[in-house]
Amino acid sequence: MKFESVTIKDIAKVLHLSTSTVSRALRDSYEISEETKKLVVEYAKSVNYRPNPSALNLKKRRSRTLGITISEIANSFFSQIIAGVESVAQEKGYNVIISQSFENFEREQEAVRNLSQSVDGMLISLSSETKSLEHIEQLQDRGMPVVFFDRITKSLEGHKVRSNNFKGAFQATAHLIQNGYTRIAFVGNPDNLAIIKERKRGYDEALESHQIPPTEAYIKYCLHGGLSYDEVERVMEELLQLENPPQAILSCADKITTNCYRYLVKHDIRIPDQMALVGFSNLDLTEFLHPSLSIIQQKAVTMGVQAAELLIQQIESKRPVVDFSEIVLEPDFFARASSAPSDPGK
Amino acid sequence: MKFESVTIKDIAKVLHLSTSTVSRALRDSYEISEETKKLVVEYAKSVNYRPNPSALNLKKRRSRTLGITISEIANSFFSQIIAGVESVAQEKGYNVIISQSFENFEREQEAVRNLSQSVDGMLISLSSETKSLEHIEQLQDRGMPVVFFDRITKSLEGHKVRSNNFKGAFQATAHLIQNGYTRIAFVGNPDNLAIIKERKRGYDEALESHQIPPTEAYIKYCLHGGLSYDEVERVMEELLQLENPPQAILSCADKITTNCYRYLVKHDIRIPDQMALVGFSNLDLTEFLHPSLSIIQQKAVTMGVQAAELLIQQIESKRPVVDFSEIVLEPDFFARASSAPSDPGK
DNA sequence: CTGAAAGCGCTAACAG
DNA sequence: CTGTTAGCGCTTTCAG
Repeated sequence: MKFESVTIKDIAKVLHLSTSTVSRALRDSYEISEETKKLVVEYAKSVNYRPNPSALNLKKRRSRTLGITISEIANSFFSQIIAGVESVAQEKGYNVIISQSFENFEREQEAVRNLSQSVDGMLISLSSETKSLEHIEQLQDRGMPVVFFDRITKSLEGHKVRSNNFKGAFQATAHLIQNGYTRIAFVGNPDNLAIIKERKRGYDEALESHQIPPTEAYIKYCLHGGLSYDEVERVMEELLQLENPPQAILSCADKITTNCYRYLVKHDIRIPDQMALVGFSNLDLTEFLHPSLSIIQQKAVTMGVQAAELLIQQIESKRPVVDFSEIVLEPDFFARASSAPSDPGK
Repeated sequence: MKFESVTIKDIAKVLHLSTSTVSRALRDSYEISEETKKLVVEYAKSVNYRPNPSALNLKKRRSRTLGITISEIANSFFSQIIAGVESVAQEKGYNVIISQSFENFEREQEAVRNLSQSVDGMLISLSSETKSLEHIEQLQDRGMPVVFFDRITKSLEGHKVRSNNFKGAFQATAHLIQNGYTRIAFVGNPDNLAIIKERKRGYDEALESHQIPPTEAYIKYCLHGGLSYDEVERVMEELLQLENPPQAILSCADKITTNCYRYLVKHDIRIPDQMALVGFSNLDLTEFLHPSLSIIQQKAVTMGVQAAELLIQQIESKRPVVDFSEIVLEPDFFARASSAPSDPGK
């Protein structure tokens, strides 16, 4: 089954004109008489003519398509990002192709390589298993505009949009300490991600500024980004089996937060009395959970919007962009019941 | 800035071969000697050759791209659908372009027309304001494979994947009645959507089978699909201002359910004592809300998977498909606290 | 003001 | 087994 559609040639034939005249008339060229233009434009409208995008792409060497690679769509943070990206793309006449890495390096490489031929530019949030950036560097070397968002890297140039991760983690950790928790675990994605390093730094400094010595055993990294419940379950069990288990958890990824919460409820570990929880999350309705969940919320839609705007700007720029911006969005912290002990100071 | 990439011509030049030989070698044609093949394939790999998709599309008249039009991405149901679609698309080597209607008819028309030139087939869930199907019929007439999912229509042919909406609504309503509620409101998207008609029918029949007379004032349709909180707020206020307000609400859309819940909590209307709530929802963690939310949950990921599989099958079918399937997925009903009165039978 | 022709990257007859 | 050629739909010189 093939889709039949009207071409410029068809129009030319019917109107007894050449394809070039039709082409020019349609793009309102000054060299075409008003009459001819009108004739062509009206006929084109009547047959619902739409230019073939592939032909246009081939000719113009651009596709008016943006690529975006993320870990997975089924994640409130990323779907909000996408909503933001789509909104500016739609407005500026671009399409968006999504590619998921599922936190896997090979899949990310493959996705990036695949997209590279189909898009005018790319929005990238690195996977948590990414160990090298060659695949991206190659693209950039050949002139592909790349904007990094969320999980950015210091190693490559390009526009970057990220949250103030240090602050988010610092604030949340300090909040836990103020609420009387001293044994605080840090659970996050692997720290080859700069974003996690930053959050870890926020956590570390908050402890330090309150004279709480760090505990190595409280630091846990989920290799697969907490994508599966099992992974988080394992981490939780390791933490609980410590001689001196933590009293609170700072979770550093949307999926991990959700799965921690699920684990605690499932195992009848009372939140916050037996275990307090604060996490990065962009889920809706966390305020209505029981207990309500304290969260660090990122400005996901805004992040998508800004990243897409920078990307389109770079794509449409006449001269190579050399001056890159790094936009930092402030996360919002919501202190709720999951981190407020009924008996503070215990 | 344009993206430079290696073409078949470049390879041909370097290896002193013709472009056709290179082309054939790359697609492992039987007419090419093993040596030449090896030479070409290896060189191609070394320079990271990737065929230009636009050129391929133009030639083959297909894009290996699926289009999907939905109301909006920032909706748990639809993002799960997309996750399902993406998974089979990725597996079968297709890209996916998403288009959002935001429940607006004009935007849907525009989206469909836009996509029509860029995709090999389309997955469509109608917007709640869609009043005519010409734009889709036109596509189909010109041979574009279209698979309807979720919000399907009886008026057009094509594969269809949907939930058993009648049953979902019937079950939830019957559950409310069994829990002692008799004054039950129905809040949904406009009933030009067949899916809503079905849910309404489920609601009606559940009432009827328990000898509860219907009350016109309890039936509310959100014109914009409950996309904005304000819309739902208005509906809720209308319901509460009735002389004899309902005791329970059956909400028939993800967004409406969330916004109803939010409204009730915000206005300190105790759930379920002052107002019970059951709704269609695919949100995560509804079980942990306080009170936990009774939901009718659709098999969203499966729906995406099946719809995408049918679409690809139709796209790749040699002969026009005339025999269309309609897949019906059974929703899961979870009875929770939001519909279980402490004082049943009141 | 309009047309003829070339070319974007690729495939597929058709020739050898 | 390999090369020449035409053409997918469109834009764009270059000629008239």
